[in-house]
Amino acid sequence: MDARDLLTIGQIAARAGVATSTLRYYEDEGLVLPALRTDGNRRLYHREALRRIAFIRSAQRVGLGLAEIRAALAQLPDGRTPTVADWSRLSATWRSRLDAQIRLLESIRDDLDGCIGCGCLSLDRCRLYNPDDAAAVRGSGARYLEGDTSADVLGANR
Amino acid sequence: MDARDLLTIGQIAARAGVATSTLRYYEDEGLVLPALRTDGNRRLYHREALRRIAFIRSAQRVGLGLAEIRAALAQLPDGRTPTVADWSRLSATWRSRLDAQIRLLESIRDDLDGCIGCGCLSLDRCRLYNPDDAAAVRGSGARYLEGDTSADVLGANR
DNA sequence: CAACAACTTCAAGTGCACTTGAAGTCAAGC
DNA sequence: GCTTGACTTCAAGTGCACTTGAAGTTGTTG
Repeated sequence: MDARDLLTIGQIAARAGVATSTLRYYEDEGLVLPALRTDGNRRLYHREALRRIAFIRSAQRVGLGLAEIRAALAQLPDGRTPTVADWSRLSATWRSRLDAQIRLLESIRDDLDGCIGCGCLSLDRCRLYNPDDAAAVRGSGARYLEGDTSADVLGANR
Repeated sequence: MDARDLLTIGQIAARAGVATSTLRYYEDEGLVLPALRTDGNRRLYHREALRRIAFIRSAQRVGLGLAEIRAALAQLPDGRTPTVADWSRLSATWRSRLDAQIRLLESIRDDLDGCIGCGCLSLDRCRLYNPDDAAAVRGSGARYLEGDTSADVLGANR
């Protein structure tokens, strides 16, 4: 474990392109822990941390929340440095998420041509408006997920 | 303007599948205004409001924030009921947004095969990690299009 | 007319992912 | 030794999109 393999929080932040405050936050959240502290209590990270951060940022771009990401990272082996195979297995899991999301957007786009493109925005027919395949969760979770499915609110008499 | 064309906040909420509190919030935000108030100060909406709400929810699914949506809605003619053409023109503006988002996700997927798929997560090369091609998906608010809610997307229960 | 649901306003709270600020400590260069 | 900058902790603040709660009013129904 060469000291040259250890990076300060500022170095990690610069290399990973995140703020130092973000790294402290990630530590609080148990997402990225520093390898050790100096005598003077400064954080020192393994290069490995960069990979974790990369994973987190990428997963966020795919639409995952930190809780889900933490759950994913928890599957990494502890005790040993994750191998390429470990990371591959992990990222493969959100490949399907990504595919699903692309499919969703494409279906929205298709609906846009067929539905909104015509200006109808029909409440009872428009899949764009009535996504049966997804709950559009924005911000905090769990709000729409329960109860609000509001099934057949759309009167037959339109 | 038949009174039967006017709906209470509860009726609008039920038909549109949103909470009444959301409608009051949208009013505060200037997104959906009731047509008038009753003697007893209750809100009464035109059916037209349903279309506005449909537009808002759809635009949210495409990743727009309420500020952008408000700006879009501001382009609608005031004084007259928007026509099909008005709505079409409006929704066409986020068709390009949608296309861009799809392209972004596809490029992430391609990188996933070529980069994360190999476990590298290279910080300096990986486009997945260094998205130079799109405005960052920022903030807690408008996370893009969370595709579904199945908790095991990341294999958490595996 | 009493009960009750549906509505009203206004203020405050929620959840996420951070950021900012205050007050202090540590390390390097001059 | 002094300054400067990078770091430390902890608390509080931010932005978005709502939701919740309290306290009161309105409208309908038995």
